[in-house]
Amino acid sequence: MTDRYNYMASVMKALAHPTRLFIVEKLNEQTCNVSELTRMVKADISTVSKHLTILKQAGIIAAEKLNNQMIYRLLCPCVLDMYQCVIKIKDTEEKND
Amino acid sequence: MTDRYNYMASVMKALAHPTRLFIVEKLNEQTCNVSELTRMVKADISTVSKHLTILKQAGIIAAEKLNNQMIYRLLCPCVLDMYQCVIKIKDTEEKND
DNA sequence: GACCTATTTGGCATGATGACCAAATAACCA
DNA sequence: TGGTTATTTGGTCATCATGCCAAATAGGTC
Repeated sequence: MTDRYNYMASVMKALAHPTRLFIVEKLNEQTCNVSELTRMVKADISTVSKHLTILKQAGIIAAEKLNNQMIYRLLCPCVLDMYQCVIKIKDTEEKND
Repeated sequence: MTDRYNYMASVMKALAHPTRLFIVEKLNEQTCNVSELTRMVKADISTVSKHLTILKQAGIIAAEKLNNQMIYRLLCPCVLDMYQCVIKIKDTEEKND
């Protein structure tokens, strides 16, 4: 019972960061290595690497080694549906302002 | 651009707590007042009240005063779809173990 | 082996969260 | 008004999250 909510919260927490949401959306378009993502999000590469670790541990993305690079890809595109719901929440809010 | 991800992250963060996930699921079944939810989640009522404030500020739930009680209700049932996606992630993980 | 590129890990400072208790506020009733 | 119930707010403290730098690791090339 509680385990189920703990697990779900851990996945949501992994998504609850602007940089990580950006990464997920990007990986839905194409696989990327760490350097590419670092260039896009404009943060230290070690920071980006840690964000990727968090997403990987949550089971949202996966990594595969290609020579000396790590290629990351999105495992569960369904998380993008969450984005749609959040937009819906935003719309509802604005109507109530 | 960044604003969009900041906003989305703030909503996800509101959901990223086991107690708050429980509350959302409960409010999908029925409206509740604070005391009822407190009994169910077995935490201090002030803690539950703060969780409700966080969900309300995120636009996920709404409150309405009835006499000396606050009745909370779910605004966006679509967040429940997120639960389904998280379950899907869990299934995918278990297959890879 | 030395060197270069790509990535991860450790450490640390700083800020955000979350839980409880106590006190404040609000509405109702006697 | 005084008392009761329902809820929120403020304070404190421990814990967790985030960002950067520096150092370590891994693979490729010369």
